Amino acid sequence: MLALSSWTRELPAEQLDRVRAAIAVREFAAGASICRKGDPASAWLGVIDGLVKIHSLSPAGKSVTFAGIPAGGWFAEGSVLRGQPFMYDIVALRDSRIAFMPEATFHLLLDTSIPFNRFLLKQLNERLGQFIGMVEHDRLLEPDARVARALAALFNPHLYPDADPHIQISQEELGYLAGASRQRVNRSLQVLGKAGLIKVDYGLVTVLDLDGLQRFGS
Amino acid sequence: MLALSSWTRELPAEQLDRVRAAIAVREFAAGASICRKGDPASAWLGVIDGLVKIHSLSPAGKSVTFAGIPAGGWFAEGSVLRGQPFMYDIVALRDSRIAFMPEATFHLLLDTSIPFNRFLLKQLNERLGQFIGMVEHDRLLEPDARVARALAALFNPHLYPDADPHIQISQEELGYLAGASRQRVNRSLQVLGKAGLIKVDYGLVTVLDLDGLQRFGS
DNA sequence: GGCAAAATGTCGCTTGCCTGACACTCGGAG
DNA sequence: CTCCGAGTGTCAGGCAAGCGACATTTTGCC
Repeated sequence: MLALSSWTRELPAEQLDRVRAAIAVREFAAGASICRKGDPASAWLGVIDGLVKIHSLSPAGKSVTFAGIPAGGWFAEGSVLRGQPFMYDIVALRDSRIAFMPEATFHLLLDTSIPFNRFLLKQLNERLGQFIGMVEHDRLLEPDARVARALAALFNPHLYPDADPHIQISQEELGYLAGASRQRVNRSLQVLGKAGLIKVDYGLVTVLDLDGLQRFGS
Repeated sequence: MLALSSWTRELPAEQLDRVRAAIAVREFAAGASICRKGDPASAWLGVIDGLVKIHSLSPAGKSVTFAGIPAGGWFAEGSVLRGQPFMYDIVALRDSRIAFMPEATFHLLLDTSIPFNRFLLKQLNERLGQFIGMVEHDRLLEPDARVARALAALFNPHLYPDADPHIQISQEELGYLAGASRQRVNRSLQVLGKAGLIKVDYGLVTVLDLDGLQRFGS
């Protein structure tokens, strides 16, 4: 099992075994819904394989995507921590394998493992930084730069330690992430491609210069 | 001293005394800068009195305000936690008294007090929720509704347990909070006022229906 | 190999916000 | 009491993003 995430590093082997036994793995086809807004938050979720989005649909039919979680990412700790139902929908963007750590196991780790607490604090803090950044970029930056940051956020090394520089995602989904229309994203990707920061193929973006993406548009 | 914030409730009296002794209080005039982007994060900050904003200025000269912190609010735990310099500017919007808890005391509490850890996790989680909400509202809602949420956020009972329904803030500052121009905010305030949710006076907004503000514009 | 569905590239048009401008009002300092 | 600066109300113009529309390309499946 690929759950070699950083929070497992410092767990004693015996405890790790028990945690490993408690985790369930389920597969989801592209487009399938993993959790819906309002479902009880009964597990902490990890992406073993694939790509998942956290999103919300407005009454008016508009879509926002708050985060795309690639392989190696864990999420939904916020809802599990406060013991409230999910506030957003989770959808598989591609065929994906998801690890479910039951609420009970999560709280056991929270109560007994200092390293796990540190990991959670760091993860929450990192995600908070990412969202503060999103607000800042939404308000201050041009669409081209917003698309660049949205792409870069998918490769945050703290939250998603996986190293694959490719991401299979449509321009429409990038639009939901960056807060721009599909057509506008299209133009932006061309700009970023010509700048040598990424390479654009059909349904696939390859990041060539992550640091340059982060800083694009100052 | 008014530091009767919820995290002091469960501290043993002896520890509370030591913490109280370590905290310094400084006064700032309206418009004064409390911390600047890049300053070392050497203290955790609490607003005893007044109103403070966390904001950022783009190279192009545009301003965003991420949060307005009224009396009773504590902030900057993110930067202290990760031991990095402040990422944003902190400015007093009115004459304000600020409590400075030194980094060392903060980390001591973090290492020894379980209630303090719980408080921090809850606070980080709450703030994360607030920022996710900001992204969602920025992307999905009309300016009128964004102004309503920005106002409501100033009265979040978890983050700011103070009960005063008045807030002395200019329409321009509300614009920085809501992500709209001063002129647009003006119109929105009239709409919200006519809807009976708030009362608008010179340099002062009074919240009449906090729940209605939260839900305005669905 | 061929077909259908999904994804991409590119048009205009329209809409609504931001900018800049100006008169007016309020409140505090001297 | 008076004056000055900050805050407020309101207008007209420009601009840039979103939307609908449509042709084209790619992929995967039969």
